[in-house]
Amino acid sequence: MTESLDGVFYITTPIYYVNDRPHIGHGYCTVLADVLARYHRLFGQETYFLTGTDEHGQKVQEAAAKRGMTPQEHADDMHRHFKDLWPTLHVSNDDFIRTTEPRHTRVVQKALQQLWDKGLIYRGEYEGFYSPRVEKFFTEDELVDGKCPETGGEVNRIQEANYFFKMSLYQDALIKHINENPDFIRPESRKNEVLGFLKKPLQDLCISRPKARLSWGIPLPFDPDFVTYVWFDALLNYCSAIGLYSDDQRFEKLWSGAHHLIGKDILTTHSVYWTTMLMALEIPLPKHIIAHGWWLIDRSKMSKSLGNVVDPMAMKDKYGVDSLRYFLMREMVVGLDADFSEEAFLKRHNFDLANDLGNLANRLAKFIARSMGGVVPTLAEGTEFDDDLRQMAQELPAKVRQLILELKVDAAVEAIMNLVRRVNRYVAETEPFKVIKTDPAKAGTAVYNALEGLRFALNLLSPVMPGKCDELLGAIGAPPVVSRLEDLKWGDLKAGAAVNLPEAPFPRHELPKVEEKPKKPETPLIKFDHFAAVDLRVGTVLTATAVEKSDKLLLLSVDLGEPEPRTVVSGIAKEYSPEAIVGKQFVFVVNLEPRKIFGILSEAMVLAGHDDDGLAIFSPLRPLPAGAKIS
RNA sequence: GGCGAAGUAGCUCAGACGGUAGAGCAGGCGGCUCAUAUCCGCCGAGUCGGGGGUUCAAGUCCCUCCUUCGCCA
Repeated sequence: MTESLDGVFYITTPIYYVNDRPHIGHGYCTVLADVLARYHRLFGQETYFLTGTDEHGQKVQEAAAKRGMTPQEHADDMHRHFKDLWPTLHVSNDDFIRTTEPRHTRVVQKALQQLWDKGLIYRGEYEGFYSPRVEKFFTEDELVDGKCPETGGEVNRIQEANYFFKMSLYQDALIKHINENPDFIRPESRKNEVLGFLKKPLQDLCISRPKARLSWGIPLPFDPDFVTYVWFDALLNYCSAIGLYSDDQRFEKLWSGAHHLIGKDILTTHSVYWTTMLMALEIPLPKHIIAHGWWLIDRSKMSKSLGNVVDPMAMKDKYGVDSLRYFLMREMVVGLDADFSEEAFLKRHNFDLANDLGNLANRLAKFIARSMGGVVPTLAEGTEFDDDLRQMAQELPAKVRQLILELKVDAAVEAIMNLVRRVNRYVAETEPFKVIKTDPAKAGTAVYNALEGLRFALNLLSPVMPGKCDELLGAIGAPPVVSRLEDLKWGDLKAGAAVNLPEAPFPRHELPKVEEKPKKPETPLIKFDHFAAVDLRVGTVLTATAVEKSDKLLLLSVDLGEPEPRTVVSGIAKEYSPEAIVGKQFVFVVNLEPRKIFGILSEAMVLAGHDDDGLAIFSPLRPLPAGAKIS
């Protein structure tokens, strides 16, 4: 699973369809790519990060027509939704490619021509049922009640000539490549899916659409009556953007380190279509295809008409881009699904960022301002806790690097937060706020070391939260984020540098109060375990006598299946005579705290229902063994 | 239907070269007061989905069943 830092790190996101409105899926994938890119830069590796938009196809053509625009005008307008969003999420892409740009369309045509010339594309007849909604053909038996199996929408029977790419030729080569490069597709479960897919014979891929039906696409160079199928067009962006067929040297260098980050929904297009296209074009395959999971939004709460569906992207404006990036990276295991809720988000924000990281910076800054003249103190007399802290900090960069190379971003973030917690503990151990009264030099050393620990953590966390980490480094008088991790050296913090943190960096936020709906019973709902905490048992009344000086109480001796019967004092005398209940079975709460009633210790409570006429005891409909559990 | 994955503490999940079950959160107790009611320490009697098998020894290997999820252009 580990890869080396040799060569170039070239990372791509999918190019997003211009008709989509950016959502958490786009945001997560792009931020993840950004975080990986920033880490690799920090590791000293030459890095290139590409994203962009996919702008051809039927839906774009239709949407443009609805707005009374040309498809190009529509795309020019819509692609801004993505292009303008990324800077606000602190995404550091090196390039943004649009599939309508000449630098891309030229490459697509050239690639098509090459495959045509090599006889890897042929003209064929296609007959099938076309679903315009998903721009796909289905065979008759794939239809569900004569409708599109994916959307349930109408389908049209279409018979038309089209061009096909001989994808089937590459089936064995692809299987071989996947088996020989076990981490080509990550995570492994996705690799298995692709191998499973490849167990069936691979068919050829239809790569054209007749212009008569769809004109918004790249014309086939060898037949102007057709445009290119949108996927064949779009996938080539990964190569067109970095100089395929225009700058061989640049292309070869960057392409050698290609990593495609994708959602699990487009695994097949990437690991089968794209790879076989590359094989046919005699271009090496990318190093890795990494499929991430999906964010499930308030999975459980959605149905409960709690109303407002949370828009994760709105968290950026509400609580800050750094918190959002932190949450996305910390909460999701790359490859698996994760749950998004405002509550989960705020917990991370409060516990990790406000309580641990923000509070650490704040407590040090306030103390320095009050007791140390507002400047970084001098390192002097050591304490017994120093070496341990320094060692942990110095070992962390290598650990983080290892975890990032294994794509364990969540674990890397957690490892860094462990250092933050360690520094908090160091402050508790060294107690500079106490020591300063007797030994200012020693207190200064403790604060200096704590600041160094914090500085290490901020540098290592900077790819995740570039904005805040940079800001906080400035606030504690530290140099800016190092450009290479190997330049991060313990002791580089300069004594005397001004420390100035005007306000707490991550303000806490109240967790949203889950408004209880006015249910029919007024009492609040309880968890099952609350209920289960009440131990209810069937008990058989062995004896019953009136309690002296009381007109309500009976003294019972009850068999609860235990070695000894229990004594129970019960306020049921008005409704039941002793004779009426002896030998009967009732429901008892047996783990209630024993309580003295009229001087007698009652060891259980009998259950009864109440109304205006008094009470009625509950009894099983058929006899049960004494002590039988009730639930 | 075929193939695959997962089912571990109240919650979210680690752990799988077989050798006395772990973390975070929640909860309980204690400490500190520089700090954003923050920080630090201590506290887990969990049939590791059920059943069977291999083994001196099984969350960890094998079989089977149940449940959930994914993929099948």
